[in-house]
Amino acid sequence: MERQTPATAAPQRTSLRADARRNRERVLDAADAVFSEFGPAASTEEVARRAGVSIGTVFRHFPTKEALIEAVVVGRLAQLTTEAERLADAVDADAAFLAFFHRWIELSATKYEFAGALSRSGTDVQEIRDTHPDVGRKLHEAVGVLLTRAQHTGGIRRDVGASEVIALMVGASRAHEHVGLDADQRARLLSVTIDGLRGPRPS
Amino acid sequence: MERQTPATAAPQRTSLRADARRNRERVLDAADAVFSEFGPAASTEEVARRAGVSIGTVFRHFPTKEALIEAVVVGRLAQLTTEAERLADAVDADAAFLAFFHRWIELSATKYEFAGALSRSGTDVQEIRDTHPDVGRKLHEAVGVLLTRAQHTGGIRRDVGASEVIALMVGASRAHEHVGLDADQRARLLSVTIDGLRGPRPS
DNA sequence: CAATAACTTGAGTGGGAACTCCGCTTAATA
DNA sequence: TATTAAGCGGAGTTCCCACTCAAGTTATTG
Repeated sequence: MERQTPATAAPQRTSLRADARRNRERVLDAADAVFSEFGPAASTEEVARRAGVSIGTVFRHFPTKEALIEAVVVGRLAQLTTEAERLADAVDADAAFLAFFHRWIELSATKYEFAGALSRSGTDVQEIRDTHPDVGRKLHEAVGVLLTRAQHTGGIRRDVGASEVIALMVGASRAHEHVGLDADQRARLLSVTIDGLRGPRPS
Repeated sequence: MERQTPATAAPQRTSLRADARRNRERVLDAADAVFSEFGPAASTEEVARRAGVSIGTVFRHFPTKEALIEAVVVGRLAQLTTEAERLADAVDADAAFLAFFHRWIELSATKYEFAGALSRSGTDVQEIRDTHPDVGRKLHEAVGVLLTRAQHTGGIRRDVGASEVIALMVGASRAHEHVGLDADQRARLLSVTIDGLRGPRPS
């Protein structure tokens, strides 16, 4: 349905010129780095500078700043989805689930907290749901697979679903980023959440 | 050392005129509401409008927007501290700890997520530590008391400190605010974290 | 190599928001 | 009530930043 509009549109330009593709990638990388460092309030100029292109080029590839932020977020979600899918058929389901949890924290920490911050200040997470319905759904599904398998082996409590697990991961990364914690404390935070996911201790 | 600078400064104006005090309060309330609703990117004009004063008045009381945000944050932290102190000598230490946890989520949810968002976009949490060292310390202490008592009665695991608990609460509120969760799911999130705080289930 | 469409550049535009300033108003005090 | 300094209003100033556009450059294709 979105594939093409044959009657009106030109023969579906899907391939960019070589330099354009390269630049697009550079901009995306730079945006990721800049927004991670300074938050989504960082200026588009700064992104352009870091990418080594002019501001005009940034806007050629991403028509608005919002679109740029969105692209970065979508990229991250896709990356997490890939990780989850890669772990889907691991032998040890419990270990796979844990590994994914850790990976999430890693990818989020210091690099991606701005995904939360972008609810305000411009883009809204909701919009991504609208414009890229697949991305969220696929992540949800991939996490669902990991979760179900881990629940099946008895490692993880059965009363939580993928939505809750994702929310917990978001929360755990937020906690993890909390200022003034040392490595030991961070490790303890993680184990609290994970112990919780294993279920309550019998009284 | 920060108390005053007697030689140079005027005789320490601590009492405002009645109307001024009233306006200051109104601005603070309005700022709390506005920033909670739209995030810290909301304009100072909007705060003034909501408070029913002119923009000049806002800046008279808070010399920069940053100072205004900071004041709101400090107010919230103080409120949480008060709650914690109020619960400090409850009969049931375990229940008191839980109550505080819930209260934190309540106060944070939908009203205070911007406290996280303000790491970027202007103010930094770290600055509050510098300008209001007491606020953070007192909260930390008050939580410490609740925690220690709850650990003593055996309700809460002993390997976590106040810092970790605060980080977990921050994370839990973040998770709680995650879009698209219903009441049941939110409740389950909470119980995961709390079960985790009670300790791992014996294998 | 020529032709051309795609791409890049960067100075410029417009708008929005933080902050200022000064004339007017009002609470406090005697 | 008169005096006065504290406080208030709000138009104006300044700066920043998202976004545009026309002129120049470059990949592509035959």
